[in-house]
Amino acid sequence: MQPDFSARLLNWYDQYGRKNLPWQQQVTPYRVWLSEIMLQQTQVNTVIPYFEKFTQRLPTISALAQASEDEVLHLWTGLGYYARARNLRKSAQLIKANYQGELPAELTALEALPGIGRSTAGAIMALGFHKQATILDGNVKRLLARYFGISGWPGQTAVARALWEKAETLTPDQRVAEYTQAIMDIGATLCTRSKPQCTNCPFKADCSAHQNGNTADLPGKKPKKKMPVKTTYLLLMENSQGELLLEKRPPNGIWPGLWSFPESATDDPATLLGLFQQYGLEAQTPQALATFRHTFTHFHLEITPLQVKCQQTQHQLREANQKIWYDLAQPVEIGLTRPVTRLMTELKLQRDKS
DNA sequence: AAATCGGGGTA
DNA sequence: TACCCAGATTT
Repeated sequence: MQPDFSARLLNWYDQYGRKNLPWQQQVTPYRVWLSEIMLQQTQVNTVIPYFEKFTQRLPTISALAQASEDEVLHLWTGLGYYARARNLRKSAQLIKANYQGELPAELTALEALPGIGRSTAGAIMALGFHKQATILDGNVKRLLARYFGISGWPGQTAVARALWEKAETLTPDQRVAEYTQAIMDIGATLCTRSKPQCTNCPFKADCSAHQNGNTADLPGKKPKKKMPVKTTYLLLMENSQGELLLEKRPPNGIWPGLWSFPESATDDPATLLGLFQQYGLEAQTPQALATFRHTFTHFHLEITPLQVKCQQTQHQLREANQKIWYDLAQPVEIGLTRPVTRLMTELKLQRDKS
């Protein structure tokens, strides 16, 4: 089909590819796995500091398996899609139990682990074990859709099937690790979503989209649907020492396992009073702060923070009760959500001013 | 404000 | 298999 595709790609990679990313140093299957999970839905530059900190704290699969969920979520705080972190820890425990603590070098065994799908399994095989295996991440999908002129949204089964077919056909059995890194790299740096640098691309002579001038239309876009807007109130309850009440969220619903401010569907005074009584707290009148919007994949959440000063002075809350007083000056290591860290930053600024 | 990104769970 | 779900960043 395209016998020199891989040769040309590797030639490009030798000259222009990235070789200094943290997970390209001291390459191990564990580091490849961790980086691939972090890189799902997240850009390289965002991932780098998280990867450094995570591997420093949990350098082995065994350490990850033994870490508490709070510690793992703490290391993930700010990255988003927290199920990735919970799956990572769960998989580490399964690897310890079933594979003597080492990732299995088998595609099907990898895919059976939570959080590892077809593409991530391929990446671990190729990059971590140097075995012939194929990846198809967002960068590769974009490049192949353009190169072969495959139209339609890659989320559609038929389109995905066509892309996988091309991806597998192209994957060489020589230098497969470098090839895998290269095809992701060229997608991320040259064959970008907007304004691709076709002039510098080794495939410009036979790229369908470049020939037809339709790079902007490939790959096809996801059909968009209007997202509902929900509203909620977050209670910023401060005790007399300025500590904040946090609750660990239940294992279902939104933000499972993460710690957040107590939530109320309403700011009705009687309802709030009932809530304060449940917590055993004597509270002053809540002060509403500016409403802001947090966007999820399927809805917007309009959050109105309610600042509540409480009389409570003692550390009476029990961890077993899934509640803690959180000291901004000496934070404990738990997983927090974006709206919560954002509000904490605002509170700190507010305090520094007064 | 809109687009993006890989995988899990369920019917 | 089809469809729904989960966050933060970049454009």
